[in-house]
Amino acid sequence: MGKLLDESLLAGLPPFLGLAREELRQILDEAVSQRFDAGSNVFAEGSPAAQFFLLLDGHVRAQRTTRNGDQVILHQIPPGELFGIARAMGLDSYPASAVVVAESIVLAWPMRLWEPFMDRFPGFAKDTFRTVGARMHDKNDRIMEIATLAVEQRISSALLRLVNQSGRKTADGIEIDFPITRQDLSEMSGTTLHTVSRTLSAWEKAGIVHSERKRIIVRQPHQLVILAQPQG
DNA sequence: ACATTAATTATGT
DNA sequence: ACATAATTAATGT
Repeated sequence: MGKLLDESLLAGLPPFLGLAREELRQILDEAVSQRFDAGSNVFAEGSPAAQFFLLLDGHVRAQRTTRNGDQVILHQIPPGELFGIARAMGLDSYPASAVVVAESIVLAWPMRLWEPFMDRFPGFAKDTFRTVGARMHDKNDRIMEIATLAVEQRISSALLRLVNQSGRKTADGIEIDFPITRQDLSEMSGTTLHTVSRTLSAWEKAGIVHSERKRIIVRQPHQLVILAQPQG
């Protein structure tokens, strides 16, 4: 696809920090950039992991389908992150689908370059470990939450995670900067969209959040932190 | 304490 | 007008 990519695209991104201009050039020459519409898939669960990706702009999430057709959102992928890095976990097919939430621009590399990249670019390897480590830590937290916390606490925890990952400061609070539905939040916190709807309505009345269709603004993050505590 | 079902209303193309 | 999203109340486990 579109080939004329500038080195500055990568220069500021964690996986490529500290690389020389010439190295960035080499990396970019191997990449193809692609645009995805909201609602499309970058790749599907179970398909051969032929490429790995970097999200330049937009928003993608990793999700999996249970046998009864329910979706579970595993994690969110904000711009600047690597994804589809199945090889980093010793897999040769993708363990989850990458669903495009907001129109996105990605860079894609053939997976055969994975080992060479790890060998040749220490910063790339380091950031991969950091990314995998962060996701692992995140999953540990979530397992604890699902095992021990009540629904309101799980919903507030999920929302707080989004605030930290993808929060954008606005006049009246911190907005989640990609489209998010009640259904989405329920799939992240292991509950139903109805419970999420009721909970958000209560929080709205309390002035903690403000929400419209597919938008959530957190006005009092601190109150959410309190609600995420086991005591209440 | 929370899910499910169902009916109703709002919102975006 | 039509589909998707959100709310709300009632009922079920």
